[in-house]
Amino acid sequence: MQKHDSDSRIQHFIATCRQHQLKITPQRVAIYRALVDSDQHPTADMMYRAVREEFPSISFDTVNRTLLTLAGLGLVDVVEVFGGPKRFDPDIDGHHHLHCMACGRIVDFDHEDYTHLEVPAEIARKFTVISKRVVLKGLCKTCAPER
Amino acid sequence: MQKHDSDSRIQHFIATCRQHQLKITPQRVAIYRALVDSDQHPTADMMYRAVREEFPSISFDTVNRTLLTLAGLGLVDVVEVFGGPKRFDPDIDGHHHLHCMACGRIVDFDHEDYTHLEVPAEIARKFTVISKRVVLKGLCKTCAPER
DNA sequence: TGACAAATAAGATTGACTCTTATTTAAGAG
DNA sequence: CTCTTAAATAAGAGTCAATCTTATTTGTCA
Repeated sequence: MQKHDSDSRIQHFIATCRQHQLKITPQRVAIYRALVDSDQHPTADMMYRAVREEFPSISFDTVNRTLLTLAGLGLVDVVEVFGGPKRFDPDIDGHHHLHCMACGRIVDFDHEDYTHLEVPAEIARKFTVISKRVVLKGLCKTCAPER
Repeated sequence: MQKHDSDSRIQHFIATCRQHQLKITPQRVAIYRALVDSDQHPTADMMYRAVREEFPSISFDTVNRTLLTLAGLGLVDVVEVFGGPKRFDPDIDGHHHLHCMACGRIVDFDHEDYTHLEVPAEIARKFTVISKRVVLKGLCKTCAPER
């Protein structure tokens, strides 16, 4: 159900903001647009630097607060990390992550077997599952040879 | 291969330190012991408070540095979080995590289907996988009714 | 027992938020 | 179109987690 072209995502973002009585500010639009266009999984600070290019007077606080607001609406995802700053993901579809422990890069991947993971009945009884993800820790090709 | 009683874990910890020419200091032993005995997934600060009970002069830095050192040796695990301080896990066996988005609790669980996940060949070719984990986000029973 | 590299304690510093407050602005009402 | 008002923003202070620096102490091995 996720639209993948930038424009329809913006439309969906605007509609969702209206649904929740959130004002459509130029800052919010710029932040969401920058996230959708970004390389994967930026931090709030990376987003701040990017948005400041087109919006020099924006504050870090606005960028960070907006990202958290969008996460609350389910428009963006806060992804798992092993320490360090929060990282955001414009792709809320179910997909999986590879973490390189050396360079910190997070790579998305899909895999049939992982997509169809069932939540164990025992867990489902005690816990409302919002999302499932397989997380692989390791070393990417660039980092692996260096040891 | 993981020993599950506290004493044999300490023995293994001491042997591993020796193998890596790390000194067996009373601080290190106390920190490792406290982690093994702890409720699951404490932060460095929680560990600091716990160890200070028996070791009032210890510094936060020593606790934090030691936890990172032990993680480097593979004696403890740094677990995935969605922001906030690092959290450590004395259980390095493959197991899976449930994150409650409301209270922040991380619950361990095991599940046959998840234990036997294969790494896709395509990924294995490009990435050295060190660990695999299924991460479920959601709401625990205590937090779910409150909405 | 003595020497020395490693480890620790304490305090300063950095980084990543998070809060407070004054100002500005989006959006519905008239 | 203009007015009103609640919401959002910018700026800067404050907080918490993590890291670094430096002087002192301590395991370990000769």
